[in-house]
Amino acid sequence: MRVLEAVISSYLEDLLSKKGLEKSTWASMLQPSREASQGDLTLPCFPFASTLKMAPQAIADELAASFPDIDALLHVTSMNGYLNFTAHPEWLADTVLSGSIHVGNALENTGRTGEQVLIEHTSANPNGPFHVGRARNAILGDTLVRLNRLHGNDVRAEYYVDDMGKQVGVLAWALENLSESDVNELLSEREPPSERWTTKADHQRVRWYQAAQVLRKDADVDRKAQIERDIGSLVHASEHGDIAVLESFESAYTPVLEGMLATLSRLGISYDTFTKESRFVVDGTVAKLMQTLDALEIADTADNGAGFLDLGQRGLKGKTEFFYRRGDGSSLYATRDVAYHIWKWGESSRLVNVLGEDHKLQAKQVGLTLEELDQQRPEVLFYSFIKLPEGKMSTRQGNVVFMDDLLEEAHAQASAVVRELRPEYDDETVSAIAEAVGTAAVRFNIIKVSPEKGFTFRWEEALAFEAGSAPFIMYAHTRACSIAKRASDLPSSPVARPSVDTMPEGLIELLRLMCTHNDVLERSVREQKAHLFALHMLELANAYNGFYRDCPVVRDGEVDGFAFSISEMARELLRSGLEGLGIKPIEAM
RNA sequence: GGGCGAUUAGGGUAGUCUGGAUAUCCUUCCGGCCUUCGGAGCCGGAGACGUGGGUUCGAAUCCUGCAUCGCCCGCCA
Repeated sequence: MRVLEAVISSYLEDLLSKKGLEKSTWASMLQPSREASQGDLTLPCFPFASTLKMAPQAIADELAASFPDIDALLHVTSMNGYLNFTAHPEWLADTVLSGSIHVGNALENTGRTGEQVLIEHTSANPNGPFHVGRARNAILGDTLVRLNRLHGNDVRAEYYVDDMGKQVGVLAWALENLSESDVNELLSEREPPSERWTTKADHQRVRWYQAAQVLRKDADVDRKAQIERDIGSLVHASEHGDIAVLESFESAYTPVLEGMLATLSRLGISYDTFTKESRFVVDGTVAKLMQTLDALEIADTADNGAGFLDLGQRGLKGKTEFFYRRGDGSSLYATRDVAYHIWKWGESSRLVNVLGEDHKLQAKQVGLTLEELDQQRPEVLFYSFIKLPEGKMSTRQGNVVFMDDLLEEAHAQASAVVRELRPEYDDETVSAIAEAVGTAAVRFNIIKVSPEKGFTFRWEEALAFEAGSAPFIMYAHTRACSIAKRASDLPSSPVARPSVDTMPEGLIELLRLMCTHNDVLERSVREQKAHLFALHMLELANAYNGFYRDCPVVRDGEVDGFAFSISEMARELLRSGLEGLGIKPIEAM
């Protein structure tokens, strides 16, 4: 609770400096209490014992007894060697009412902090629809974008389009050389695609890609060799910046990318800028970069002329050779990534990338190379893959859950719940609510766990609408909205902050949580841990429910001015916080 | 084989970077609460730090052995 810390730290500094303890020695030890029942802030006194030659408990006792009586504190106590500070509920209420809690805006850059950040996320190869595993990247990245905006940073969300190289080359080759009946024949042993997505290009065109992969693996030797030559020459041309080939690639992947973006748009995910990988080949920066790399001390050349850096000299363990140029002189994906990052540093003072754990080595290589070029390395948020109960999610084995299917199912199940709970709603209303609830549940299920944790996708968890889920938070928000609507037509008493002895527990708990709201957001942004904020939002919703129970806003046709002010503040925090998580804060559900 | 990460109640998860009290929250199970603003709710109870060492006044947290799981180790992207 920073607001409280700001008030008490000067008093604490006075007291401790008299004992010869400098602030630098204890400042980081003053922390939010682990035992909420003991207080809001805690200073463990154990480390002082040896310098003061006193027992920790005695030190805590003495500090507690001599701490001045100030408005912000209800009491200062000592327990088991800890000095505990409990915020005064009246002070908490005054803090909230005075507007000290920053609500924020997750939807646009406000420039509040003056800091800028470029977040690159998703950047999936445009060769087929999103499955749930790939979508984790987009959901984590978009949430990070939103939370940075909510905090007040100027954010740019960037999609790096992989518009060259083998994957897109295979897609382009297949679209050019395979007929629809070829594709159907090649994929005849697979499950047919869902009828639902016959007009969605990502679901359609991926079949050409898959069919080509089947051919590349199972065709007869001569045919395979011919295909590899054809695709190889396309890829080679693209890597040398052949405009005609790049344009054919673009017309192959663009409808696929549009289909993928349509899926993400349903989840509220969008981008500010798209940068194509080919750009750095076409404008010559990759060629220049390779020359620069050639001149580095740690650069070396293989027998066939390929260029690599020996990153072992810079502390990389395991495989230390990092190839940046093929024997034929063309660049590699990672080379272009280095060029891309140098460009990005010209665009923003802070860079964040969201990457799957399979990119760890690659990111390390790119980072070390950037440092070798006197550039900074970007911050990287890695996430583990999502598994299915049957095992790894794999397009080849056919065990994938497409995001489009998950969202349809979420919508259907949410509709069923809404219909049962609110039989009076018409179809259109039900559908709108179900869409908001369903997509929110899917997003939240992914956001609420720590990114490095590999987790197993389970339908019943992704579609949970109860406590611990997004709809739980949404529901608290609709309650607050409902109260606001009702209160707007009624006479109100003036805002009179009650004294502590008439404050119910549910009110105090809500005030406490509101006073930590900005702290959690700040930490969540700084450490790139969206799940911390997500879990805080659950607590805030829970606290609002407690307030709702203990503290009626409307009683006997009259609005309690104070309770309504608190309710409104909570409503604002719930609304902006939901937007920060990418959840639509609907007003009724 | 090497590198990196993970392991917390029946299931899932926070806390680990920066050591500190009675280990968070959800689910599950058990018991309560609808004549007060929307019960997708609220209150109470049961149940966990993989394992062996080490460091420390103090270890879920730091070091280390082992076990299990995941990812990577291509002149692919």
